[in-house]
Amino acid sequence: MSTIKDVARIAGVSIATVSRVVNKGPKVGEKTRNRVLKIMQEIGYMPNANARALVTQKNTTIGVVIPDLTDPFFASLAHGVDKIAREKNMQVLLSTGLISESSERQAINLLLERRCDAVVIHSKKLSDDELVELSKRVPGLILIDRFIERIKHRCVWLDNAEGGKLAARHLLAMAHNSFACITSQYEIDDPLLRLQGFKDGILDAGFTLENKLIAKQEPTLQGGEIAAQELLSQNIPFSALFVYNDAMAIGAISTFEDNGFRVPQDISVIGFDDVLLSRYSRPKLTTLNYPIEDMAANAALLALEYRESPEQYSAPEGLKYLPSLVTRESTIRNKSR
Amino acid sequence: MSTIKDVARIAGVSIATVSRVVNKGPKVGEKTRNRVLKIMQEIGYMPNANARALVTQKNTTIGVVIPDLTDPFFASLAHGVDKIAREKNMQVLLSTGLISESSERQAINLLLERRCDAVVIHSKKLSDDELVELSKRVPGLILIDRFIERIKHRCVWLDNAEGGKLAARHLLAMAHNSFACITSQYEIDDPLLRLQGFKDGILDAGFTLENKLIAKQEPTLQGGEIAAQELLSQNIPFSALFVYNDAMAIGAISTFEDNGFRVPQDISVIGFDDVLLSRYSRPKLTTLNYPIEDMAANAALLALEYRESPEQYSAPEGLKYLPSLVTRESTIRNKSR
DNA sequence: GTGAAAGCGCTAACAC
DNA sequence: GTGTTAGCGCTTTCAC
Repeated sequence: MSTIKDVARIAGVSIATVSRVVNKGPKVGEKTRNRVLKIMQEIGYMPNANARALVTQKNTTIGVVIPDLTDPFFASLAHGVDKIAREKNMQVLLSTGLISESSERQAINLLLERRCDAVVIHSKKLSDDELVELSKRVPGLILIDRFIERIKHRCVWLDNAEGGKLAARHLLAMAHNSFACITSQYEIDDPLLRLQGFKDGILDAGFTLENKLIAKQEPTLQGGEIAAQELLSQNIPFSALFVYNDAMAIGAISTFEDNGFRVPQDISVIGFDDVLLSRYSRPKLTTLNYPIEDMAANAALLALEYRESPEQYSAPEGLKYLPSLVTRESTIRNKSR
Repeated sequence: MSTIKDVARIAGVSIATVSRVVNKGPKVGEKTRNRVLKIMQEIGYMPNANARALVTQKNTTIGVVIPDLTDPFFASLAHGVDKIAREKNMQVLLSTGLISESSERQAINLLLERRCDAVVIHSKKLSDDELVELSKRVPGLILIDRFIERIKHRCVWLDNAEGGKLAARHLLAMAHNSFACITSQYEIDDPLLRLQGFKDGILDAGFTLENKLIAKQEPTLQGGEIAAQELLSQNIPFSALFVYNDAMAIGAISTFEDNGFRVPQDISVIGFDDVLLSRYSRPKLTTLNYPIEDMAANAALLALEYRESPEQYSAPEGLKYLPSLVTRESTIRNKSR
């Protein structure tokens, strides 16, 4: 691939001039400019972004760390960042660290080695301390879906407990009085807080959640199917089910129906996330909207700002989002007595 | 951020030695190595990937051009590439060009400026000529979901017409005899070939497709809803519907049910792509499996191979994939006489 | 308006 | 084993 030197040689000018043309810099004679432009065109010259990044110390790249792209939730996250990247004429560098401490660390390191201008990180496994340390070294680093008090200005997160509460109140308002829950088996904040919020919510009305009616599995469609089976096998009736996320909820509904239980007539089900799927599953899923795309876009914006002025925090309290209830067809007023 | 020089200075060695340590090169004394390692650790040194890419002429990056990440189909594509990237200790650089000629071109150019080792491109708008030209300049370039005879060794694609035929045969085998079709409004190969294949398929049994019963819309859930309304408003009965993709199919089913038509009892519907959604929608969607993740992974592999040995085509005929029928619940034997 | 030259952080000969 | 040095392709003073 040709370089700036080739262009300069053929055009009979110095590389400085070519550089000025490429960067639309000032003070280049009309004639020279056109000649250089023409030659660049002819030999198919493309400036080497790596070389440029090396000298300018910025490479128009936003890094994203997510576990995986198959999960629509994370695809939305990446898309939110990409949206901003496009606006700013930047690009997204993906670093997928499946969920393990070392792979998350490595995914982040790869982005840092690339000297990404900004980094949006979805990390569940790394310790608070490590993340705090990291944030000191990297100004344009934002944590998404995670809250760490010490560096809250670097955090963009959702109030999960509030989501659990909203779910509880919705079910309560529908006169439900016996509850079950399907949650993620991972002992991280999100499921823990959602569950806690839900428990708190029903407790306000004097209800509790039996431990036997809490099923934990992988937070996937398949996990939801298995969890629903576990619940059914307990042979304890319940009229309403709070599920960790939409994927699990849809998996669970699938299992219920295969076993002769109708949703919502026999069991009301409420999910979490409001992914596209939830709008087109049958029955349409009642769920809590998780504005992840928006959050990711704002995280990217924030990262970019911090990278520009590392001392000046435009969001000193961080960005906290609230989930909101989306009532569709999978929940219904409790008829049983 | 600290550089190799800092490490060298503090450790009291030359930068060459540090470089050797970083690259696990040979001939470094045990003691020196440990000292250097320790210092790198202490000052949090991370090698600058841009500088390295500049001198080695490779940057462990696979570029991907897709329209968008919100579409699960493209997310799967990106994931397929990412899978290979992870295997090879590389990373994915995303370049989203919404569907327009100039944005596609720009998305590709950005990747080339970065000197990606390999590039997997999903391009629908660029001309054959431009792509052929491009492929000459870039050895590690593979086109996915597109077939260009002149550079077929660079193509990884699906036999769309065959998919249409398979759909037709399935419906015919179910005794259907009146057909409608919902397709994408874009005049590109995929919808055209699928439709042609379908028409050919039913023609073999002596049936034809009425023009009035071909609805064209955006290839999205919303597009499917609208298209279904258009079909319904024609007031021409049909027992089976072939839809361009699963998203549209699910949108269409949604509209049908909202209008009192049951699927599959009143109308059998077959989709295309076999995205995750299709497995969990109600009714579960009969569709044609499009092994996009696999295809993308192999496209990435092929791109990497070609980049290594530009003259030697391990797939001189390109990689052609066949869709396969996945029978689920949205199609049923035709009962109406 | 244009060119010469220094240097971004690194690798890879080539010396010693 | 370790150091010196010449670039990789580019931007950016500083001269002229």
